[in-house]
Amino acid sequence: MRRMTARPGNAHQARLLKLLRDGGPNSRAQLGDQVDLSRSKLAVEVDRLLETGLVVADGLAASRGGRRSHNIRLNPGLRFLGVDIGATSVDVAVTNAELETLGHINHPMDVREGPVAVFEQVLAMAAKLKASGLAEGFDGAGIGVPGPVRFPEGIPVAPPIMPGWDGFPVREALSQELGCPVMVDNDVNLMAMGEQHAGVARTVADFLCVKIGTGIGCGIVVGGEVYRGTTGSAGDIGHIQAVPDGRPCACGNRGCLEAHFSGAALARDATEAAQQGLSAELASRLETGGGLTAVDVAAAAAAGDATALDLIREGGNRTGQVIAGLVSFFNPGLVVIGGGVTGLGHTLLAAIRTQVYRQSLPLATGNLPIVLGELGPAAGVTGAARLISDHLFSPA
Amino acid sequence: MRRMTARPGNAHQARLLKLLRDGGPNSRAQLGDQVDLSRSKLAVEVDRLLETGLVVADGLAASRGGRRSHNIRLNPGLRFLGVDIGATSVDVAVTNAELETLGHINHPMDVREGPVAVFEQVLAMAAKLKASGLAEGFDGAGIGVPGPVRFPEGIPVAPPIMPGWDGFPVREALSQELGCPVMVDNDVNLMAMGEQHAGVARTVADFLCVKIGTGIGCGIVVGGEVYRGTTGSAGDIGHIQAVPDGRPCACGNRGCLEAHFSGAALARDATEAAQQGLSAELASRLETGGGLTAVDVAAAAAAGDATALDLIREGGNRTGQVIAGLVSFFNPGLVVIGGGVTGLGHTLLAAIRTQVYRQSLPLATGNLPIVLGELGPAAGVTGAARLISDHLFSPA
DNA sequence: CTACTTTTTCCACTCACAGGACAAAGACGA
DNA sequence: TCGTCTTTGTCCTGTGAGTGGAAAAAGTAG
Repeated sequence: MRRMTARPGNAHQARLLKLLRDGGPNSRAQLGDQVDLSRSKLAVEVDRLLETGLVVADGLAASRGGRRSHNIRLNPGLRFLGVDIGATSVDVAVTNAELETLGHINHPMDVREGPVAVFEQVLAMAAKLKASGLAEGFDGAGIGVPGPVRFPEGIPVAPPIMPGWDGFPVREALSQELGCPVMVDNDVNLMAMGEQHAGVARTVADFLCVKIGTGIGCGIVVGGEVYRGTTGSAGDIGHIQAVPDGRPCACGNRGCLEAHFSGAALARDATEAAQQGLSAELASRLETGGGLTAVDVAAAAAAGDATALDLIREGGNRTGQVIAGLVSFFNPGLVVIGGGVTGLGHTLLAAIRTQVYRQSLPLATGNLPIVLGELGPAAGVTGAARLISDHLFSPA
Repeated sequence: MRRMTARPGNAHQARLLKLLRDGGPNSRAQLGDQVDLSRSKLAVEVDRLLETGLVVADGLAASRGGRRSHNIRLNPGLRFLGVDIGATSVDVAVTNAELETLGHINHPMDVREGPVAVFEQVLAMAAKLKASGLAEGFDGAGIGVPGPVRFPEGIPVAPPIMPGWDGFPVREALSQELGCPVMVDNDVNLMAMGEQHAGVARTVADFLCVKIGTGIGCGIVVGGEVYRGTTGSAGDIGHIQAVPDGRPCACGNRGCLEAHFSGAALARDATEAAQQGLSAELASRLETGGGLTAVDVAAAAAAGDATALDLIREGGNRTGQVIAGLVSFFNPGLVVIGGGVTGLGHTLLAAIRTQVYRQSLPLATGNLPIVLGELGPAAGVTGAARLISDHLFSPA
């Protein structure tokens, strides 16, 4: 299939494309119910979209009591590539234009190997997905990186955990390689967009999405739109001070949240506890595996290990304290917790909830759900697909 | 003069009204340069505005080399009332449609006397301004109250420091009394709007406005618009924990920022220090005045009193710590410090700056001005006038 | 007084859009 | 099977918003 290059010609067309993306196939009449355009105008715009090839007619819709109508749907041949580069692994997925995941693969990889090596990996994974028959090419790609991004240009700026990426023209380079439009964003923002599109945040306009992985970040959604801040570093909550004069952090300060709780901190604490003989469970895992990760702690906790549970609770308290402050400040309608350590599950969630509900004022917490993300590792790639589709489905 | 009741009939007219409000009198040609409408269309819309009486023709503009044009300006007879209800005093001001303050009076009053008593006072002050010939009536009024507000209805919700106001229909009641449209908002949000309209934040889209008065609050501006949160309590940073297991706070928790630094806390600390004989300066002021306030501390600090300076520095550190967290999270383009304690001036500012620049990451602080508000007590009333003008200058 | 600018008005033309009329296609009861 | 009703899709015309050219009006500069 020839790749699509068309873009909606006006706001109406953009609106229709987004309705079809979010609501699936629809008849003209159903679309008409949603957009407040006259039937004639609607017909014109739909015809134009059909001409561009972005949408296709597709069989008959169910009858609503009278003449049956033909369905309109986004071209089922359209393909988006969603890429989520984490600190320690890469996720790549293919979606159709309705952002349904058709294929998803994960590969461990250290982001510090630098953009060239990571790109090679990403392209290999994309090729693999193509080879398995899921796509012949891509109409657009979204990519998330674990650090701040100058959003309009798609260039990482001063990313602490991926120094080799500073200033690397990610958008431009990937666009060259893939031959399609590309948008770049912070991985946390993409997770927020993913949960907004297909997860727990579907109906909420203002929410926070806290991602606890190797580091800690927070996606901020205001009025349905991701807020990125003046320099693209909004949501960088890993270096908020959680413990006065606490542990030294890589950033040079002491007591940063990330130094006390994160995938990396948790692994280190668990190893220490195991070596000090505080937990037989952790010690045996340390011996078997040669090292401990957040996954081991989760498993130990699930097995009832008191030390592991304490570590999680302690971390949840720290995180909850910081989130409580953010809740007071931002007064969100929902807080989503996600990222690698969601395996820690309800122990973590309970600790966070306790802190937030205790420390923030009732007006802010009264009707505030604090929940785990629904999409897991798919949130990032779904958000990435959503990012590029938002771009492509906007007037040029 | 008959009060204006007209509203702009479409978005173009609204746009023009706001240009005239923010930019003062303009010729048709100058307006045309700013709005991207054809000359004919512009002429039509201006004519309609002239018909409504919202704008008037007003003399000749300076020549730009050819035929001189007639100026168009907002009707100079329009009057807005700006009301800023603080914890311990009430400010009322009259502005014209360009939001220039024509008269401003202040009256000490405890907000806890309740809405009826306060309204009586506000109406008396408004009457006084009228009597002095500044206005014959009001075309709209904005009012700020020191607590969270359900914005669309203009009703305070669960305000901690003004319990008697909970659920009181401020907007409705004041609108009845004044016979004009009224909008109600949190006083901190109005301060932010004031500084945005006429103060230091004129050119910044995303900024924070921290008001330190009897309590502490923070106005949040995202993309030029005030962000109020899901329940209207966004920016309520007074009860963020600044000191683990710190002082007990009226909210039931310990270590809230407000318990450690605010007008009230500062007065209490100063009194304590004076009684313990730590500062002769403060002790003598305590004896003379019968009590100490933030103003006394400011004066003592200005006189070089070490204890007063320490108190201010200590408070600034606490506040700076909290602000540092907010800066990491929100990545604003500017932080404005305002409110009653701005009298503490540069000692306070320096302490805050030190903390923020030390604790937040360079990417967020790199180009981040932290400045005192420019408008002082006028910020609130200017913001209030701005609030109602934004409302009235939008299509009905 | 002339040449040139800028501002303003006037007017004809285009285009988006609404909404009515009508045809097409199916549902459903008799 | 037939006729009626409902829904859907197409065609067409009227309306109003808006553009841009032409010319008049009112200046400036020399």
